[in-house]
This record gives sequence, C-alpha cells and structure tokens, in this order.
Amino acid sequence: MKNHWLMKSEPDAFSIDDLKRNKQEPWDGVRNYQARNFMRDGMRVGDQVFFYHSNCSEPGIVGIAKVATDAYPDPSQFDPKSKYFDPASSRDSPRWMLVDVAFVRKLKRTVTLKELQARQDLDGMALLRKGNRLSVMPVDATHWQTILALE
DNA sequence: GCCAACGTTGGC
DNA sequence: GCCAACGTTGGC
Repeated sequence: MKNHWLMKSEPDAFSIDDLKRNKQEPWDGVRNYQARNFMRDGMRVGDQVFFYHSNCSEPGIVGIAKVATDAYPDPSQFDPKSKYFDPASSRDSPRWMLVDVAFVRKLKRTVTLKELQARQDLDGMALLRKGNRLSVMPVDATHWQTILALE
C-alpha cells in the first residue's frame, strides 16, 4: 500500500523548479525527529509527495514528487562546514536520515494554503493544524484525491 | 519584520 | 523530571 506525503521547502532555498532541473535531490537538512521518522520508517520508494512552498508570498502545493530511495544517513550531519552539521551525531550511529526525492510534475497552478484552509473536507489535515511546523508529514489518501481535484 | 507556536537544551 | 530560556518555523 502506497502512502502519500507532503514536504515543505522554502522556494528561496529550494523550489519545485530546482527539483525539476535537478530531477532528483537528497532531502537534506531535516532536523526534527518526527519528520525524520516519517522519512525513515514510513516512506517507501514510489510513494507520492506533494511539494509545498512555505515562507513565501503564496504558500501552497506547487507540484508532485516521488520517493526515489530508501532512507539513508543525511551526509550533511557529518560535514563541519555544513549549516546542518551535527557534532552529536556519528557515522556509527547517525542521528539524521533522509530520502531522495524525484520530480514528477508541477501542478497546473498553485493550490494555495488559503484555499486548503477554506475546505471542510480537508479538516484534520496535518498541514492545516494550528501551529504545525512539521516539514515532512503524511497525507490521507482521501485528502490527496481531494487536493488533486482542485488543480 | 513581527510574533505565535512549538521543539530543544540545560540548570537544578 | 521540571521548566525557563532560547532558537526555529512559517503565516501574515
């Protein structure tokens, strides 16, 4: 059974167009345990992912990606020059895991946070919960279909 | 740029 | 184990 996900990125740092150009990208820099656990324990190769632009003028879902690899240790945690360097992590027992994400397609238009919030049939969606700051989260299959139909 | 919400850290 | 301080996220 395939699962569905949503992953946030700030377009200034890494946008859907960057993913389109690069084709595939390691989703590095996640430093939240819950988000890590979703990548490490929940994701399977081939799972579909909504690509979400956060912290920008029009936050919303802009494209579809897919999980391209199993989880493996995030290399940036071992790199002292990286802003994601974690001195408390070691190669013997890495703290942070990631998956590679591959471009599938852009949506025809941005499905904005605003319109998602306005829909009763998306009530309970993790993205819409007050104070939600998770950058990687599951999406119910029914919610996935509802959102695709908005495109 | 502001600030609410939340996760993490560290003193005790 | 509590909780204040601090840092980060992300909408606005």
